[in-house]
Amino acid sequence: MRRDPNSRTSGAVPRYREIYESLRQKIVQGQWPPGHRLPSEHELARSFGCARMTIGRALGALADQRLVTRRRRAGTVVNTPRPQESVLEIHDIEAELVAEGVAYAYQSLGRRTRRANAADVAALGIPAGTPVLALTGLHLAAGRPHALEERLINLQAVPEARAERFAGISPGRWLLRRIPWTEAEHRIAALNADAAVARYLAIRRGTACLTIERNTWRDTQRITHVRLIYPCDQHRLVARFRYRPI
Amino acid sequence: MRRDPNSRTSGAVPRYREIYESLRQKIVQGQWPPGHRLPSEHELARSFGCARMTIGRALGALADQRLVTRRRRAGTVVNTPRPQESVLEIHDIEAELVAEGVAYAYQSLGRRTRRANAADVAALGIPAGTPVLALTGLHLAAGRPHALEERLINLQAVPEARAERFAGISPGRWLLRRIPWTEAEHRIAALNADAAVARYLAIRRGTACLTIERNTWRDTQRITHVRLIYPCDQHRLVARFRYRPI
DNA sequence: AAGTGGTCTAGACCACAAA
DNA sequence: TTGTGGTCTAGACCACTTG
Repeated sequence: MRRDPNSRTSGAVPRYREIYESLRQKIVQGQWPPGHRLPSEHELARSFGCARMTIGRALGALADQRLVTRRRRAGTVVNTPRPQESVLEIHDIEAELVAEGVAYAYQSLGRRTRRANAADVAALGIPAGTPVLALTGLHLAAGRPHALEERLINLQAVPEARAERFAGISPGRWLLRRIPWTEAEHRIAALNADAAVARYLAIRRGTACLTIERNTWRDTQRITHVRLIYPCDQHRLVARFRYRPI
Repeated sequence: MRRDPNSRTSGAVPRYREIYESLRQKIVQGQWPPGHRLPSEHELARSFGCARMTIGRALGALADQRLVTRRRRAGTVVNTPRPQESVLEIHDIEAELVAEGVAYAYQSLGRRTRRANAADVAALGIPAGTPVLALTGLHLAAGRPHALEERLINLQAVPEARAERFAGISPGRWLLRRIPWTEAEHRIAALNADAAVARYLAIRRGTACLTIERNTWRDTQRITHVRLIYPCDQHRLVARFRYRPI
């Protein structure tokens, strides 16, 4: 079963990908409905004329994409349709605006160091009394308010933030450069602008705003909590489902 | 270099995972900073005392997670910190509520078949004149309005929807059971409830609402477009960054 | 030109779970 | 008990890309 080197032209797709696509077509086109059991790796290796490991790679890719479930002895079975899972990329605001060719600036509105109070404890999930830095600022796009930012930084995790004035650089970007975060959680909601938010964002009171809360960890240590408030007419998030690269 | 069967106890992590973890630690703890080039697969195979393919699997997992970039001849290089990418799971509303133990019902508010007009073309991205089914309905949680749904279904892609009355089943669930979609795109935004939305959802006019628009494809064919409108106090989305399973 | 990763083979042993 | 997938080996040839 030695492979014929001429069976693939230069740059052609690898064999395991061809097999993956072939099997995938059978599933998504309904030829193999949910619950159907695929032939075993050995059988597929025989029918495709390749080594078992090549089949294993193709089937592993199908399993990665949740198209099938694989269990020893039970075999490989077609899944019922997956839950809707999308990949949401939430970028640094500055990067986002610069990518659109819009002038960006960050304007600091407030900066306080304190020991964590009850609200800080709830937001950042750290013990009461931990030193935190509370920042408020405005992201400006083309000179106009784009988003309001309320941020807490855990000074125990990022002591060097105590001395930083964040002049000309947004806290988000400053942190991103220094702290390699390993985990993040986003909460997305809508709210009506109150008087203060409306004033900062130069919108009418009551205007619907999209809020994004982000918690960031480095391993198990909490780094920062931030809430970004966007006027409804200036922002939307796009999340696209995508297959994991195989 | 035959493998010692006693080197792994039953159920232990596989060798490639151990190696993956070992290399990952060096990266996330800063021992191998961004730009650092890892030893070649051959060298690593020698130092870990395993076959090159096992190393390749571990390095492949690091690349999947964007911790490293791999290129022929150039080698495997540590990446600079990744963009903020989160996985957002948007479930079927019914499944979501049932998981929380809340009684669920779907109430149809309108149902029309027509040939795609300009608005339909914009929403669904199909040629004008294509037959579409336009549905409006309310998702009820514990008997109270939970979300308002406006949906378009491409009847060319799902002809059997023409005869379906959607009594007792939401269109989303009905579709999910029949059509194995392959791609989806979500757009998330905020809006102020207008008079009609406020009436259906039993909220005050102007209340901020979270809207989720979803477009669904099967391969290149457009299946459906749906807009869900949630009152701000009843819904939020959570997206969590996570490493891809390896 | 040479070294790197990408892919593949033809075996092998084992863990696991279903029959 | 037995068939399945999970993992691994020790090679091999090749594509790519950089020096």
